[in-house]
Amino acid sequence: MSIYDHKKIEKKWQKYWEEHELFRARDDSPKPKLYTLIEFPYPSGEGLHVGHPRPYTAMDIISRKKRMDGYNVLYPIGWDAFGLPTENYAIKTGQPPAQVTKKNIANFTRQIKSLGISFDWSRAVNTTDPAYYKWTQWIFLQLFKHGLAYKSKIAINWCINCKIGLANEEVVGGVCERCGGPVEKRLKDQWMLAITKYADKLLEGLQEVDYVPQARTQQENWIGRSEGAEIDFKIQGSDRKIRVFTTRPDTLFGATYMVLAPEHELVGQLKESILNLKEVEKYIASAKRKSDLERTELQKEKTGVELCGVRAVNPANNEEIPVWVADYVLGGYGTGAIMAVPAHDERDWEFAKKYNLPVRYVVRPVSVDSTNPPREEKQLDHLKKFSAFAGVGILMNSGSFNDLDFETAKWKITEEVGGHKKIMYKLRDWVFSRQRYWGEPIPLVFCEACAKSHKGESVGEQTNHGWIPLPESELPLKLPAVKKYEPTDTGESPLSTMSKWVNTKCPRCGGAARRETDTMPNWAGSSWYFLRYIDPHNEKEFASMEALKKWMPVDWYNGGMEHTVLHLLYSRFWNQFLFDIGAVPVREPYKKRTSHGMILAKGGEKMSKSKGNVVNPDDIVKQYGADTLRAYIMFMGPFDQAVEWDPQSLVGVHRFLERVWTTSERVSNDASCPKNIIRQEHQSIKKVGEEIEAMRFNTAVAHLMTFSNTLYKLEKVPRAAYETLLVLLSPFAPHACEELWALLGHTSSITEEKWPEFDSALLEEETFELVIQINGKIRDKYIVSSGITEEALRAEVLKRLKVEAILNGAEPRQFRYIPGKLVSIVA
RNA sequence: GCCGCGGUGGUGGAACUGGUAGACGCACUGGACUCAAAAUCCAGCGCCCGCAAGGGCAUGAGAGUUCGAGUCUCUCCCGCGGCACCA
Repeated sequence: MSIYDHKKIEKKWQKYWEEHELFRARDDSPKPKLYTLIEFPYPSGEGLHVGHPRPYTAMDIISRKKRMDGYNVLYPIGWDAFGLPTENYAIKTGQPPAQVTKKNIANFTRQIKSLGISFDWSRAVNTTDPAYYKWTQWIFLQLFKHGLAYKSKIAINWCINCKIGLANEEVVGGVCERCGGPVEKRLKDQWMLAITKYADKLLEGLQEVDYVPQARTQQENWIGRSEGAEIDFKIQGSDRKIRVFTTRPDTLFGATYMVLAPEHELVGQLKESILNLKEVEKYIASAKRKSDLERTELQKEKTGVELCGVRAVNPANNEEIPVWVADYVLGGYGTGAIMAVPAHDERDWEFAKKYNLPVRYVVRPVSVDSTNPPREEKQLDHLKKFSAFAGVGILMNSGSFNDLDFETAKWKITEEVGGHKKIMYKLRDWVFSRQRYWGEPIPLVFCEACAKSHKGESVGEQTNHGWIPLPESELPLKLPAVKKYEPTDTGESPLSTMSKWVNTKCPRCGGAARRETDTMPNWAGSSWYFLRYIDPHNEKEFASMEALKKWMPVDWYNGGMEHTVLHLLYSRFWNQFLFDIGAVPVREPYKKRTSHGMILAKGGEKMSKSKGNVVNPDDIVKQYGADTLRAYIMFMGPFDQAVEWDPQSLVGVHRFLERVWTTSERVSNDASCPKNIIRQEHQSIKKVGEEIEAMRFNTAVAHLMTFSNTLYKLEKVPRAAYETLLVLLSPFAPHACEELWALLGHTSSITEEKWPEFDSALLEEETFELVIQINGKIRDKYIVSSGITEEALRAEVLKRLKVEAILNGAEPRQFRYIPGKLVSIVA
């Protein structure tokens, strides 16, 4: 009699798997490939958190099952190790970030290995390893050479605490995503990546992949494509024009004023004609001072000021209309100017009401009946009192366009006034510079001499005069050791203080040059790590085309919803770019994307160090074992939903594994296997398999429990049925199943077993409980045989005492039989 | 405000295309074993009436479609996630 001692068996089998290289992905295998991926962790000093094992275990179960299905599975792991927490730790303690990172990776490795996840450790990558970031730099240089990286003085989001520029994506609700501190606008020279050039491709690509719907819509919203028209408005008494973008050119006749964003260049150009220039300048200055946070907080009431003396001409009806400056119009979107149609736009409506500007309705709702007066007129009259009519319909008050449908009118009016169709995106270019130490150095130098002779790289619209790329033979450009890791007070990276490193020779002309001292953002290394896993030790290329062709695309990528906008979009962009230059074989990197929910502390709060409610997986592994932890995390609740950690429920899963264990003592070779056991066995094969594939792990575990409970109650347990249970359970609780498998006399690993097949003929029940509903209420139930004909059944049912009592001799008005389920009678 | 998801026992959650609501756990109650406890095992467990047989009520609220609704339709309430002056 053996006891379930997880401490002994878990270490033993982890060692066995490693020694026998059972989870190595084989480049030369004839089996079909399957590439499963989880988001590689940031190895923080705090160590693993129970949230980490959720996606790892889920994809582990899928990977293990797929290996048993005959696939050659690549399930890799690595470290996304550049980043602020490590740098901040280095600032505090004076330890070099590289050293801290090494220690953290060792700890994470130990912790993850103790969970028995079937990663291929031989392919582990580390974004801070020069052998890795050499290729991150190489990809950046390709982007640079193709005109997709450019330096630009732009107003960036500046986090005052972190002393760092942030991408739009990193500013959440007006504050810094990392530290929650205030963000202000600052003009800075920044490297930018022209992701906007890929807006359409990134949108189109979503059509060919299988992403969880929220991920797809979030990406679509972020890219924010809208179709409309650009139309020019003349300025009275000047040859200048105001160009606007509108999605509703059909409402042009209703444009009763115009609004410029405070940043709009025209305000400066029209200085002479503005009668209230002082007032206007004061307004613009105050608008600029507002941070994003204030701008959103103050959205209750719109403000603005009229440019007195400036009038624009509505090209539809040649009417003179006033021009305003207001910060509800954004400088960064569209043309930075709008035609205001208060009758059909709620924002314009609000503004017009406040400043008493005229409102003219030019579209009416489509009629749904033919009352007199028509219903749509009543609707519109009603609406006029409270708000704009932002819906669509039929044109009115629009001259020769009256009674046209809005869609037709849009393009006819645009054409009539000399406008043109235009696609606009919300997506902005990606701010790629960080003024920080712990990131990849940007492999460019600035050469004064080359700048003067215009010998800089210049591709497409972007010119980067004087910026010279390092030759690829000089990569990696390593991070030099510095004494202090703090950003400087001027906001420059700590690298800028290292004159030895900064001052260098121009690779082009050999003259004096200075290195770029900004580093790359965190997102750089994670934008292509899935490619490096494929060929992680290649020194000549980031990955060979042969290996990429074998493994790409990633078949199944699971990650958190918090990464669906940033990481997913950036890495798709890099992969699409690499595809366009012929460096990777597929355009879309991820075929399928799923998402897991968070694990919350008891009480529904997020786990956090400051609240002291973090559960450390080490403790659970120690007390109950990795198998219990894995099965419990899967059993807690639906995989894609947030669930609360509940130590009480953990014991239920542990008991289940213990019962599976003790059942092994009663396994018998000669026990006959009753039909109902065989049926349940095959039902389990079917259900557990289907549920794993659909990520319904909680019900998969429930079915395993049901099957196990059945076997547990038998005095003699048929060997075949028990072995099936072990095989089905093994992806969830691999260590215990290996040990039990070996105890049954097997000499090879259970992970090498074939996933069993079910026989549909054996799934059928011979009898079922028929439910009899009379007038919609359940009145009787009894067991009938599955093969019964409707006629025979009807005769039987009508003779049932309870049925007779209600029918009272009368014929039923309706008799309906749902085979295998119920009979519904209407008396 | 807009978009998406959700609301089921004491509790976490099950329920395929409309067909026995509450699978599988946890907690709880009673019993067995024990000197005792823990562990384990057996039984019970939505609410109300009833000794029972049985009956009635129940999936956030209200209506509707249907022989039949947790599931479909409409209105409303609440919670979570995302976006938020994007013209």
